[in-house]
Amino acid sequence: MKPPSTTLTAQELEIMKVVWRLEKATVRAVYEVLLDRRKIAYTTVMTMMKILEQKKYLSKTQDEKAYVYTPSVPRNQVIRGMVREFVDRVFNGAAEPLVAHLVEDRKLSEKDLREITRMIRANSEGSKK
Amino acid sequence: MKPPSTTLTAQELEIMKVVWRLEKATVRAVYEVLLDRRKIAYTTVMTMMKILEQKKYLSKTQDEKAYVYTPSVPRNQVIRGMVREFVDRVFNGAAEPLVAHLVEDRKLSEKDLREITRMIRANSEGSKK
DNA sequence: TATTTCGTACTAACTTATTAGTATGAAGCC
DNA sequence: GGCTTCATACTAATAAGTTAGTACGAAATA
Repeated sequence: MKPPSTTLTAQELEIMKVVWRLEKATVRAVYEVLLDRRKIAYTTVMTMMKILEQKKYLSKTQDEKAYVYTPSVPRNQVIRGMVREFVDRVFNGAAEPLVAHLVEDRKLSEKDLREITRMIRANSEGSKK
Repeated sequence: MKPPSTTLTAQELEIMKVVWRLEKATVRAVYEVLLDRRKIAYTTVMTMMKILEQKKYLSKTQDEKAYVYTPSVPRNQVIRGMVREFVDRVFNGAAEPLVAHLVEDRKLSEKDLREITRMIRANSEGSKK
């Protein structure tokens, strides 16, 4: 009854972040990074990475000893999907109210504004053919 | 093992949106709005609203016939919490990369930029005591 | 060589979320 | 008064997500 989420769950994202950063990683490598933050079992990480492989977010190749996992979807693309889903779900697709909240919450400063301005200019610049 | 989410789930949010809009609503009223969009049982809506009441997002008062539910947390506050959680989870708390994605995805235009500029100005204005 | 280490596959337990059926009682209608 | 409508409470079933244990084989090591 519950629809399968099209985007990454919190835990899946946590693992993907590690693999994106390392570019390629064994279960053990990811496990050790996560262990620094919280108590978690090796097999838990393994299960999660297997799921991520099934979901096509990771692909694995057999190395000497263990599988080496690499991201099969680039970070930007996945994050963009998550942002889209969030904007749709919470703000019915409108980005501006989201930014309004960021401003109110003082997560965006004048300095950020200058950066954003630059980005928008560059972006609309690049679009005129 | 799975931590209870501190923010609203997709379905809970959908219901809260309706109640915020109506300001106060019976199960039936919400049910009818939702039914316009998708197939759903009356009792499903009832269950969800009861859960939202337990989670303190709604409070109910007995009317003549049925319970009347009202939001116990203002819309802005709830949405702000969701934005915070999202920014923390996906961008480790940094808002600027989120905006960068919105720009790249062309969800923000020059027109939005002017609005945002105005907002930030007004916001930083209000903060200098 | 015996044992410890490491890796995988398989299985399992448990939680939350989601959806809805059934029982029951009150109110309104014919 | 009997039947339909509507509301609630209780219960349940299913799916997805999360976490981790066990079995077992291979490799390293003492």
